[in-house]
Amino acid sequence: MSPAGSSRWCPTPEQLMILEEMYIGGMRTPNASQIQQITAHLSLYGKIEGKNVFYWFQNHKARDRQKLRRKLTKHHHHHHQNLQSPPPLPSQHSSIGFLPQGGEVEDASTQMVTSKPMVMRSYGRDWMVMLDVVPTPITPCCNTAPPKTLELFPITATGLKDMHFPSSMSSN
Amino acid sequence: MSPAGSSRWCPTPEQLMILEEMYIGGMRTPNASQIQQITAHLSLYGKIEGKNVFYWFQNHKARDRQKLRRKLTKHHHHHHQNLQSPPPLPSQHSSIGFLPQGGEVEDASTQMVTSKPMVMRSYGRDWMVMLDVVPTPITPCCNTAPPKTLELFPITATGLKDMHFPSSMSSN
DNA sequence: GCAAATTAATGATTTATTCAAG
DNA sequence: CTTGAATAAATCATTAATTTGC
Repeated sequence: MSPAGSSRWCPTPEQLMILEEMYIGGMRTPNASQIQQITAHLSLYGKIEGKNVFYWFQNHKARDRQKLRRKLTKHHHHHHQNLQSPPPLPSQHSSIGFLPQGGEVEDASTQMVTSKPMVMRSYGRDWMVMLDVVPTPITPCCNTAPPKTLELFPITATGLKDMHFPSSMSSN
Repeated sequence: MSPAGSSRWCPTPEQLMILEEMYIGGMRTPNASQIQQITAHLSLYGKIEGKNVFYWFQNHKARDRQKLRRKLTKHHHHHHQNLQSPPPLPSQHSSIGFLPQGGEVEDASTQMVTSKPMVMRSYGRDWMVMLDVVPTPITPCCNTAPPKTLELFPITATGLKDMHFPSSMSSN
């Protein structure tokens, strides 16, 4: 109604163009100083505030991801390299457990190929050969199971918290 | 390439989705038995091995940590200009190099010249509240982490206060 | 052709996670 | 275990497109 002030920012074509160029150029989450400058720049083309810039990047990034995700979700019947069948939830095998969780492996895939971690190499070859009686230390948090089709393994809530991992296990 | 055998695992969208959901759900470092089951499950959607699952979680976690750490480091020491551009950093920024030096955009620099740190508070209320100017931006001491000097924005560097975004943090 | 009504885009807020530090 | 900092996801709200009836 009041012609003087609109309730929300309405980007001009120039502003939009510049923002999109920046986004394409790689800008995703500008920090305060960056936002300041962008705002200063764009203000030459029309009224704008820092928050508008901030929101624009947030929304743009989020909606890009959203769009991509949707496509992937809908991609239910396309490439399958081997076979595709409804997930019948494999029963837990248990009794086998051990992984080289020592510290962090930053780019394991790369490193292992080149050469390096002793554990890695064994992993790439024969996997899970170690036996153990670890009672499945599952997800440390989040008792609420994801609503999606995630029923991989029975989360033995029993003693989940009390569980102390073997030294090799605890990465943190 | 030889269709018969790929040199490395190429996750299908379904596999990726499931993995991401698990990660979001709290799974960080699955142990051997968990990996076994995950692998069994995912193999319904395409060729996959246990090591792929292992590496995926390792990489994902590491990547997350790295990303976060960069921000935290910046925040702790003193805010560098942290440009968040994807690996393929655009060498040439075409027209939008920022810094309103592109001819008609020059006066914009006025704001940044002041080097005022800004604080954003209350999402829609007071945005970018400029605080006092800190003429001594660069940390005088203990700069353990060498700045990446990725400064796209020449300006700055001056201690720009980062924004706080209010997140409802009442009682967790 | 044009306006009211309906739908799609997108700006602005709120809420929930995440990792790290104390 | 709690708190801090910073998002990203989810959601609300308003503007623009478009559809539809006249």
